[in-house]
Amino acid sequence: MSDYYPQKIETEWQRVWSDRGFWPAPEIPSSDRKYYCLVMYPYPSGRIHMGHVRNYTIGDALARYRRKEGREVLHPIGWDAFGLPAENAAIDRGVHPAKWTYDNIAHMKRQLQRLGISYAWNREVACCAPDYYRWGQWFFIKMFENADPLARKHTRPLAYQSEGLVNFCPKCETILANEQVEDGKCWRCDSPVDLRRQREWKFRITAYAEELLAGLDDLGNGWPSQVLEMQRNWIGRSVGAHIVFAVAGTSDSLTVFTTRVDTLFGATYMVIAPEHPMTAQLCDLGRCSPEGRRQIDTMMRTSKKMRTDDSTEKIGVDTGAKCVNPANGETIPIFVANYVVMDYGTGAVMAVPTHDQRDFEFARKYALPLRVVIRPQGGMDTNILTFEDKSISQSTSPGAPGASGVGAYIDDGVLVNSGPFTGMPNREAMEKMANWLKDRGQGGPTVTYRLRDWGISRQRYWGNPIPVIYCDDCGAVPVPDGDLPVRLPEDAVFSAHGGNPLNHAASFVEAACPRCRKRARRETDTMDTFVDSSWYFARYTDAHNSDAPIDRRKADAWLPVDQYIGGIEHACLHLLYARFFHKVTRDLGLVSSDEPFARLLTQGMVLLGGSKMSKSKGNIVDPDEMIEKYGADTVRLFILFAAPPEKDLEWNEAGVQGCFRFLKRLWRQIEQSAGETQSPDDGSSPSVAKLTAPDRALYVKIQQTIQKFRSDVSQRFQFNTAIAACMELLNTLESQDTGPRVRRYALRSMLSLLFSFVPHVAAEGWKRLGLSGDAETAQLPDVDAAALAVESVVIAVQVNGKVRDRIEVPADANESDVATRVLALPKVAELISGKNIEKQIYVPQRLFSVVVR
RNA sequence: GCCGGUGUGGCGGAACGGCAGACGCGAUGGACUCAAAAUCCAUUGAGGGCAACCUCAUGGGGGUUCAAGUCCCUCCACCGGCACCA
Repeated sequence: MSDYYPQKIETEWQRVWSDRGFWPAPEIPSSDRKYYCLVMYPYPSGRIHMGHVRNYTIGDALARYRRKEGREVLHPIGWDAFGLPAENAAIDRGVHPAKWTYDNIAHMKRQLQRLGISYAWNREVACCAPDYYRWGQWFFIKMFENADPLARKHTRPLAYQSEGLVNFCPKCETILANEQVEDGKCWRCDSPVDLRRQREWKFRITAYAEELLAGLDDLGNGWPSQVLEMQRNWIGRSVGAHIVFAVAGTSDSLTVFTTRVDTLFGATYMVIAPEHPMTAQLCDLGRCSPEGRRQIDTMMRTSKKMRTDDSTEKIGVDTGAKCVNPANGETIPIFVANYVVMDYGTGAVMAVPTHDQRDFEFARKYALPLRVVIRPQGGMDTNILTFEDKSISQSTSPGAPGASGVGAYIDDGVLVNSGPFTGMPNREAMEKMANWLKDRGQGGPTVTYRLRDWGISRQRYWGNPIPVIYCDDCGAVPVPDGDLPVRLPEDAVFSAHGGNPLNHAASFVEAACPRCRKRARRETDTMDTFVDSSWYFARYTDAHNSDAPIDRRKADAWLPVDQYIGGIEHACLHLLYARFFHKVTRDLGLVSSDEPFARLLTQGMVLLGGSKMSKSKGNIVDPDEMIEKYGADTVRLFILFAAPPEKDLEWNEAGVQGCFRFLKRLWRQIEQSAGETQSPDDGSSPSVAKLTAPDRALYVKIQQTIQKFRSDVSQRFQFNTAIAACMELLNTLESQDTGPRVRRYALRSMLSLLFSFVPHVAAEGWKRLGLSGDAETAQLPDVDAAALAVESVVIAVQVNGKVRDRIEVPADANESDVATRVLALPKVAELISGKNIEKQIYVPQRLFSVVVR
């Protein structure tokens, strides 16, 4: 008998798997058996961390388990290989980003293999490889040209260039998309983000806003509600109306968006964002004071986060210009205010102080007029009475007597002071008034979204070049398909604060116009790396295709992904972009499915000392060290056992040792069983009838374990409770004196079940027991339901809802037999004597409850 | 402010409305050892009783039910998302 020495058996089995060629998946799987198990591909930073280990262990447990269930599994991996750290390494250490990246990939690949993760390595992709990024460029061009299948659906191209205010991270020296700014800071480096006016390329994700939102309903079964809700919030649909206000004395107009068009007759002033394109013009028109202009300037220079903070005071500046309320022809003042933001709606708001709290407070501060236009149904409100006194010409002053504590009336009611709509319930008026405006050419019903188009331009080298050439005569011209990929120049020079190295790479920048052949200039922006990760999962289905990004037949055979596993931090980033991109891929005719990921599991973080492991906090546990010390199987087992996958997991080395102990004890049982069995039986199920009592008890325990394990893993991904069931079985195995035949059967069952969690020790144990075939391909054990049904069980006996006794009955006992025995129990008899039995409840295999009075 | 989630022993965590605390960690006592580690055995929610047992316990309060950690109402705390969103 030898001790459990994981390092040795793990190395041996990893060699076996390597010799077998790892885990290739069929090109075209059968539609009813295919299972696409996907984990979020890592950024090759150099080493894997515990977050990766957790993600990939969960994915592997599932992939291996599904294979054992007889599914054809695609379980691929690749590398999110473009990005800034590679470029920083080039600046700091003079290593070329490509070399740095590929070295890191090589190392991390070894680490993953050391963990025993069963990937289809033959489909590995790295998005910095030209044969991958070429297709990203291809997508871009299709979107830019609005190529045929797309044009049937879209009037405007999905990729376009625009100039406007962009988020700029000064540390990363590049533009960021809205989704990549969190709380005013860069999502990667945490630096505060500036607003700049700049030209950038965008993807028109807003064209899919409605579909992206509606699609969430269909994902309801397979996605965590939290992620669905986050995406809903992010898309931020709101139904309302556009209203056009003419600027008095000019032919210009201001358009507002409102969800309360029913309050239009109560609009007594207009407020626009300082960044509004008409701000300067209106200030000139209204002869705005120099002081006012200075204030507006200050607003614009204050960060959005500061400006829109709850505690920040609302400041307004009267431009002096006026506009006309299209509903009643009234002339009202136009203010610029810090609380109006340009990136929602139209950047202009009609203010109705009587029915909007913010407008109310603002109106009080600047002594602006109020007019009630909605009154509660069937009654007068005291607040409203306060307003009734103040006509539009008669303004309130701040802190006017009787005005304190009075607020806007924001609820439903009946319209008053509203021209032809007076007397109408406000809900009804919303629709009528919007259409009325539409008929008069002054706006109409509309839907807006908080979602903005996706800015994909990055002023960095290590990314996918945007395949466009600028020609003085022809404008922005896409690179012809035959010239793809536009390759990154290898001779770029990297220096700190030198901006984008591509700008200085003459060999790259200088190009001939594809149309007129004149000297032209190549675009030097590269694409956001989230573009690369928006379709990598599709590429895995056809990783080496050199004629197209994917083959429709293969993509349709595998997609959508059956189970996606990754961190929740991508809820409104990668997971939203990928959904968008998948719909574009579909509209290009490359896939049929509407959604890329049928089911999503967001795994929790790995914590140490209550907080997320991070270099800056110095609370890192190195996976390699743990594998060195305990073996990969122990690390995997601990990660699966310590918490359910979606919850955070606190790293606890004592817990790791507990798992190590379990494997050692399992090993001891295997070695013992291997030594005591001479007969050539293969560990198959013994026949129950012939078993002695203790053997029979163990046999039943085995059945219970199989049942619990299979339902916990297959349906609920409750790896922790499945493992606990095996621990129970092992405890039973150790404590009972049972025969070799049934012990061997117990071990065989357990190894088959546990194989997907601890593949090395299970494979080796299988071999040592001399079982036929191997643990990997052996079918999962089936439950002997008959054995479970005949067994006796202990049920609880309740009197008036309290457990008073226990009784052993056959599992399939009928109610009246149980009742007879229960009522005869001395304790029960005592408690019910002299009382009426009102009710009896029998829950088979659970309890028997008597209610008396 | 709006929306979502979570709240159970010393800790990680279990419990289709049906015996709360499976399993693991830790702790305590014991065996082995010169000793320690490793391993093994026992105990381990709180309180009471010599005992068989009893009482109390799933963030607080109410309710539905024979039966509630689980369902309903309400409040509190923490975590996450969105937010002067017009």
